[in-house]
Amino acid sequence: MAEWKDTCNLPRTAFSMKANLQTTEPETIARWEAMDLYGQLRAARQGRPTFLLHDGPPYANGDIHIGHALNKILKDFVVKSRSMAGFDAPYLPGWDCHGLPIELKVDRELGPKKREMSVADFRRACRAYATKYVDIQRRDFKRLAIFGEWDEPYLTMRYEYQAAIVRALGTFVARDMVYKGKKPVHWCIHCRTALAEAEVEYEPHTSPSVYVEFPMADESRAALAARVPAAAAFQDRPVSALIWTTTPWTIPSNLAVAFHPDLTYAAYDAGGTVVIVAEELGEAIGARVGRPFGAPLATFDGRVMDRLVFRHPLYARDSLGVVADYVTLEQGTGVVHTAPGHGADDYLTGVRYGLDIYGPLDASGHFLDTVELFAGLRVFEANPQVEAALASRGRLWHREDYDHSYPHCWRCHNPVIFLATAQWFIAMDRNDLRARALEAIDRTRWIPAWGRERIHGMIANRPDWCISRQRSWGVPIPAVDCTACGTAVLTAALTERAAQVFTEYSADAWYERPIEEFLPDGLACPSCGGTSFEREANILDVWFDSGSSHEAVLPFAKGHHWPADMYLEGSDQHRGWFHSSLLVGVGTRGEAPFKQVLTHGFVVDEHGRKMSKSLGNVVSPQEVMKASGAEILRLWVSMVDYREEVRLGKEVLARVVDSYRKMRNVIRVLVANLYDFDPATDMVAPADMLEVDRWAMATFAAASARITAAYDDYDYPVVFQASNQLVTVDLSARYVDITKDRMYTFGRASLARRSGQTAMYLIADGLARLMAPILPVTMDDLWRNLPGEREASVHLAEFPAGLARWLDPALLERWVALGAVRDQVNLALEQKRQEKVIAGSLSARVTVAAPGETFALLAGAREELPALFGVSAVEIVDAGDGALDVRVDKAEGLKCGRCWRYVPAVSDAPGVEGLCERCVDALAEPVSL
RNA sequence: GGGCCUGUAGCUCAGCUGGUUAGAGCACACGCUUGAUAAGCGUGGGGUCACUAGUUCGAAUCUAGUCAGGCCCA
Repeated sequence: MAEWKDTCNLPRTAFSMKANLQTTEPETIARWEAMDLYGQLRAARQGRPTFLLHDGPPYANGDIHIGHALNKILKDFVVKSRSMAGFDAPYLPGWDCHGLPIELKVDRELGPKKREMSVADFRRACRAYATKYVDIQRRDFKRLAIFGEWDEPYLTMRYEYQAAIVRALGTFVARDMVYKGKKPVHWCIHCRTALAEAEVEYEPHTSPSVYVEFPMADESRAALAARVPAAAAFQDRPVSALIWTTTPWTIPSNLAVAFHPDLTYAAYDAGGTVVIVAEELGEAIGARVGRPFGAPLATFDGRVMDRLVFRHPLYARDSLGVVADYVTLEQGTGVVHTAPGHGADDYLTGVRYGLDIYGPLDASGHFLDTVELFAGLRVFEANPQVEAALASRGRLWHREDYDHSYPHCWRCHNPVIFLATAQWFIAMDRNDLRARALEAIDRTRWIPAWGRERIHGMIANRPDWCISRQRSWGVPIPAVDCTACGTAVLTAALTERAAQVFTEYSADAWYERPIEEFLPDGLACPSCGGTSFEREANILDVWFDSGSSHEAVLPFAKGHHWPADMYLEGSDQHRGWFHSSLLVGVGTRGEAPFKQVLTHGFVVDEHGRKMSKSLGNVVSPQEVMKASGAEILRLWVSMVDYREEVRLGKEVLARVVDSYRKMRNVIRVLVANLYDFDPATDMVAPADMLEVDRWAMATFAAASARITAAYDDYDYPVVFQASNQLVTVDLSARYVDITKDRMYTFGRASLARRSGQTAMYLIADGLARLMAPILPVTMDDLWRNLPGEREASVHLAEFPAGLARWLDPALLERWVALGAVRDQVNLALEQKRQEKVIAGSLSARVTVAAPGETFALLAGAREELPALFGVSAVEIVDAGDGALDVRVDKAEGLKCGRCWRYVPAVSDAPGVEGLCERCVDALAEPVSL
């Protein structure tokens, strides 16, 4: 028996069943590098229409995490699929290199040494640190089989890039969109720097909660009585407003108390003093402070308090009654302590009432010497002292601990404060920046579409952009201060000079080259005419750095152009990079630097919760690559709906691995059946092919069209589902199963076998192309194992062409009907198997009684029915109007020793004893190899 | 607290503009195969479409609310 096996055309291939991705991936990637595949691809696509995905630069700090992997893999899908579709799609990766996190890391690494270093030396240490992480991250990105210009990425710390940043700033300056102002900003007293919104994180915090009495000035009591007749009754008694705050240290900076104009307030008798709070809260507050308020003596709208005067509870100065509509009843007393130098709302109120933006603190949060009682104390440590001072004056009515969410510094995780400081701003409403940005948003394609709403709301409501930071590692704002009068000067001539110096020496020059090199000829102070200046020490917000990438990269990089066709980042970048890039683009060129913006969600764990170290549910890309391979990660990215959060966990990965194996095995069978097939000579013309093979081609052509359309829509889950369906159902369970007998036992060079090989060849070749963007290593491996002349790598090839001629809806429809009969047969076979009448399908013969139309269909495919059902014999009966009925019997006759079918008779001729007629013929066929 | 978004079988996804017993693949169970074999084939079980209340002759599909989750703000 065993010898008959040797006469069969059993599949053979070097394309292994086991992928061993952990070793084959690095090998393949090394081979690509050796052959300069990326360079070859650029050359091959020269002159084609371009598709430019502009990379958003990851921050050059730390190892890559799963979010980076998701992002870069999606970008790679876009780049590779556009390239496969025939576009010239270069990819220039970049890194964001400046900024606080690196500065803090380097600071920590240097320790006390830092004190002896110059700023320029410190910056060089930061540069070295960033360089190190660029290398580390680049290594991992390359390991993910991502194509790109890895040897010359763009870095925001490159000299030319730094120059481009100040030039972009110069454009804003030239258009008078930059101003210096005083504003409270989030300030970290530990890092001694202003923080962008993005640099602030909200964390639980326990603050003191205090109720503080602000006595009303004597003359205002009469004024109140004049406005509210009922108040006349107590105008000779002490009257106070009771405020509530969780930051007692801001009391020394209090300049006002705010009331909501439309809320009802009430005056209560609180043991001698008349106290004013929101009426709705009166009873609860009375209980809380331990002084039952009783019935209101008078009630009135908050607006009557406008411009009445209170006295500061600690100092001999006034605190103005003001109205503001952000006052709520959710917490406190309905009367809001207002310190314009220490709060965003407070600031706006202060501006409206012409109050001083008062924040008497130094950079590390110590009260200045001018502050009575608390000079030199640090804000949070001052809290108890403030409470004590209030208590000793009888102004502290109640205090307790209060747990709430409070802003913390994203790096050092210390609580931050609001502090009024001098900062540089880009004005949102000068030169129509905001309006033009909103228009540019409408001209951009947002994927998914809701991205438009999201960024629109942000741009419409955002305050002026604070672009200055008081740190060292970044691009200096080349502003100078007049030494005579202190006026800050920033002109386009200054930025241009800086750009020239930065190009030659890097931006470190600001800290070590003579100031004269930066001063344009004839610079004079616009305020006093002075000609002596000193440098400011502000650097630019890093969002301005990365937001300028289109200015620094697109006009200069090979094959690039402005604007880019696509930006692709996580949905957090609506407030980050998309946002800053849009503002810079509109500022410099009046247009968005992108035509399309695609966003993806975040990676969460299998339960849908965010990944965090504390929850212990973090999955690292390095782990997955080590355990399974980058192809697994890539396949995972393709199957999930990236538009929302994507889940990743053990089971998800296990399922991905299963899918990968299945796909690999099916592909392997196809190649393995082609070991003796040369497309140049053995290809069968469509008209000569068996119907099953044409059906396979029609099915594949339809799938291919669906898949390429999905790539065009960046709809990778459809690519996955369609290819998975094709592979598991159409190919594995149907086509390969049905053709198995033919491929193995028919004459090697028979038309029937060559017909099947033709279909398998075209499908394998097409599948390699179609799946190459998702599984670049596996498909390249497949490619190299396919017969025929072909490009050195599948990645130099394009999506399959010419499949349209195989499309055949009528054929597909016929086979849907045949498939339905096949399902019925399978059902009947299974029943007989359970009854132990038959074992394998070949031990069965089937009689199908089919109604007229179906009978005709079956009769037309009579010859193929045994293969289609996988049984030894099929008899069909016209059932007329009757229903479809399938009868299964044990096959009669003898089992052919070669093809295992049961046949009426086997040969007894010498050399072919025990074989069926078909096998005898197959063996007689001359074989030439 | 606000803005944007999400919630269909254990997992990943389909279910178009509301209309037959909600589908696919994988996983699971059982059987077959041992010439895709650390493979392959078949059959089967499994979903109150997050919940509640509406609109409608009819809702997974529309509206409102609740709950859970994500991103961004406060």
